Amino acid sequence: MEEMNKAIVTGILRSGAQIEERLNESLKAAQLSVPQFNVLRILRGQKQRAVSLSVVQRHMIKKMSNTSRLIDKLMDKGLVSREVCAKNRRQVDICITPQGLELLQQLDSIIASTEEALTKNLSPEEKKHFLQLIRQ
Amino acid sequence: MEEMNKAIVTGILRSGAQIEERLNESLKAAQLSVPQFNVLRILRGQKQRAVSLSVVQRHMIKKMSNTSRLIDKLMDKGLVSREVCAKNRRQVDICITPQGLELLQQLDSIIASTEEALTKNLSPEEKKHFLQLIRQ
DNA sequence: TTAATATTTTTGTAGTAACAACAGTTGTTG
DNA sequence: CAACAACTGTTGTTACTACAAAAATATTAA
Repeated sequence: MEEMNKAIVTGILRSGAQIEERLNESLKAAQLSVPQFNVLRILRGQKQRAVSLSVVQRHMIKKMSNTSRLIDKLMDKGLVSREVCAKNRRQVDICITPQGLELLQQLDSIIASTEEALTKNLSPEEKKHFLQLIRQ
Repeated sequence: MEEMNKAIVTGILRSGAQIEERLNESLKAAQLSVPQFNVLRILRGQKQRAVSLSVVQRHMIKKMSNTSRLIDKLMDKGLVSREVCAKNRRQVDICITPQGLELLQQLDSIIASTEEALTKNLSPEEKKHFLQLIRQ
């Protein structure tokens, strides 16, 4: 059983590394890193609503200690905007810009086909089952 | 179906990040990073035989561009040894030291229980099935 | 043998992450 | 209200990673 646990853990790590590698390739042309892309998708998921840095962090795949500087990079590229929240001046409201939305839209089909390629060895039934298992 | 592919991919990434986080905690006391620990286990798997850097790289979870410097760190700690291969002087033979083996042995039970904790939500049957799916 | 090519590893550089300390703002309690 | 604590985000520092170029050795071909 110990061997099985180890195999599961390393299996997930291996798959994760492979996925990151492939996503990186797919994002290279857009000059985006995987975490940056992830943040953009989080912001799009908020439907243009501005959200604070801590909300972004809560949704991120890895909890980064310095999301500030990641947002800096996205700002430099004009993909997000940032301003101090009026109601609570400790917070910073972050919002995806039209350019950011447009870039994401361009990437959507590329990423979708990458995701399809990464899961192509599973049948629809297996995918369903896999999802149930990994969500536990 | 696209949504399902995306859910699978992000599910694996999320699980992977969580696993790395937990392993990191478990390794912190030993002052080892996850990649370093991984390399030590690869070397142990070779039964004390010396192997070249490229062999190590082939077994690593993430293909690192600079495994050299990772080995440097393990050398500094006395956990591995390194010497130029006599038969092919381009190669470098790397071998785990007794100290390295001892450290791994100390970590074995800690890591095993971490791996168990990480997979505790799955029944033995589910684990078996999960393994079949993730290996595809 | 010499030159060209391939293999294996190392190193330079720039970007990124982790950790801790810090600063600004808000909330709470006596 | 004043002092203290808590929250939110930024910044300094150090270490690590990725990428590309270089160095050293081996192999191949003319």
